[in-house]
Amino acid sequence: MRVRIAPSPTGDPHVGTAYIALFNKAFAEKHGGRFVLRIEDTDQKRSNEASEKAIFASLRWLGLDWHEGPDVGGEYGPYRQSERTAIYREHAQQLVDSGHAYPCFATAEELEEMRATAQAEGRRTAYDRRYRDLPRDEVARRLAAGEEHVIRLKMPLEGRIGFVDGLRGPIEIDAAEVDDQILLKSDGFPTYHLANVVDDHLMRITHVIRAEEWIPSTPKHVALYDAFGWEPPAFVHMPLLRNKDKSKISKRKNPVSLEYYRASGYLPEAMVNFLGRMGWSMPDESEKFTYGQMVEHFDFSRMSLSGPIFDLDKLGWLNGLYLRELTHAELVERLTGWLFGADYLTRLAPLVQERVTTLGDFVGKTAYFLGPPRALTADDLVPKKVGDKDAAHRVLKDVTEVLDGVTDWRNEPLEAVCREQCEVTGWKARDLFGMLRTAVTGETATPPLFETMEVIGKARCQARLREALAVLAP
RNA sequence: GUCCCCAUCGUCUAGAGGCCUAGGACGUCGCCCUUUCAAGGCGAGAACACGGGUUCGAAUCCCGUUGGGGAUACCA
Repeated sequence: MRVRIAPSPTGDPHVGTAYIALFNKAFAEKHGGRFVLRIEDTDQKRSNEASEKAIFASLRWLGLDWHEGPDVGGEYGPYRQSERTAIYREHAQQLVDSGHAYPCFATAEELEEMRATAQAEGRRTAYDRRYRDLPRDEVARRLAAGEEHVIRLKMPLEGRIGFVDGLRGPIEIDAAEVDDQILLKSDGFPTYHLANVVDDHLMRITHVIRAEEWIPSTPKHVALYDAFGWEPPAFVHMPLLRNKDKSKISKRKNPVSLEYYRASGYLPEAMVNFLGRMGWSMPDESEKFTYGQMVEHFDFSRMSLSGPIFDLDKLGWLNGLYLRELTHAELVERLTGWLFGADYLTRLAPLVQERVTTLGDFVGKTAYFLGPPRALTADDLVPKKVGDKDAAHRVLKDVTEVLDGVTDWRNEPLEAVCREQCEVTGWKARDLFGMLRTAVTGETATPPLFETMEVIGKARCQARLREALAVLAP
């Protein structure tokens, strides 16, 4: 029995990744199987190494380590898809040769047009298969001319296509509802669909345990397995973690970065316990249990299918439980391993050194580096000279979104990006930076803003910015 | 729009036809403990979305309605 998680290194380590990892790992461990980590970095534009490293670190922090993966090796490697492109190209070619796939020369404009038509006609599929049956010689001619193209799968034109979901039973849809899926992009990289099917097969994955959002594309995957003549694995689709408003959990409405939870002082065992309670329960309904106990009792029949809301209140209660049962020595150890250790103080102390007269002053002057800032009101945030709450909200929203995209969270890049926002919004640096300072620290007087933000870290800054946004919301 | 998934207290959930006048937990409220605040203890309020079937009997099975969610990308 072999399972995997396949995160895409395109951002901050996501709580949903940990959730799916936990259930994969628990299932594998319960049955003496293997848990594989595969990096799905087929999106050249968005994938980056820093993100990959952060995902490794966060999963390890939670104790969700893997038997096989890019950094630990294994007999089915490489485990990074960008290192497997030759394999995908070969397999795509194999499908073209066997008549299961074909080159498609549609331009972005053509595709846009088709989407508009499909919308108007109320169909789910957009691509009209116009290149599916191009004469052989024309295909050859275009290819020889070096025309840009993708490789698409020839989906069956009629009939039903389905699979058995481990939690829901049989699910099937009309094959005609499914587009001729792109297998190979024009940059030669595979899409998720091709890469995931090829790798799951080659890596001998027996159970694909992933999020519910994949249900609609599973028929595409089944069709692909068929085209290759392979036996598909078992599929299990986990419910989606939700925001308070029931939408799919997102950074706009909830802290989703695992880094946020670590920096905020949640204990990994509490986090794992809490994730284990999302959609799942122990046979005796215990609220508090270790990963080991979860494995011991693990069974997918104990899953509940409606998407659970990620409730910080309950996580906080659980975390308190774990915190309280530590010995004093253990607690001190946790604290020093967290932000009270030399590592963090080394970064922090120089920033406030010039601003104190006694060592004791450090406590008051560094509070927001360690814990949450004081609660804010709109008056605290809106600059006096601006005086317009809605304008402040708009500007802070824009800055927050721009900051979301900053991957190199350090002093200089942060300043550059924020100065640019001054240009864009027409706000004076004094006003814009002042509002940012208040949002991130809760104070009007702090060490230089961007150094401060660097030390506090992206995850917590983002969370604080979103809290400030909520305060300003109309 | 179209396709797919889901549906028990505000939230996480137990419940696999009679054990359910629906149980536990978080949160809320009240009381106790206490120099304070927590923690802890005790208690209260709070849900089977609706309508049809099936059955002697339905929160549990079936159908429909409604509601929510997801998918409809050369992102995963």
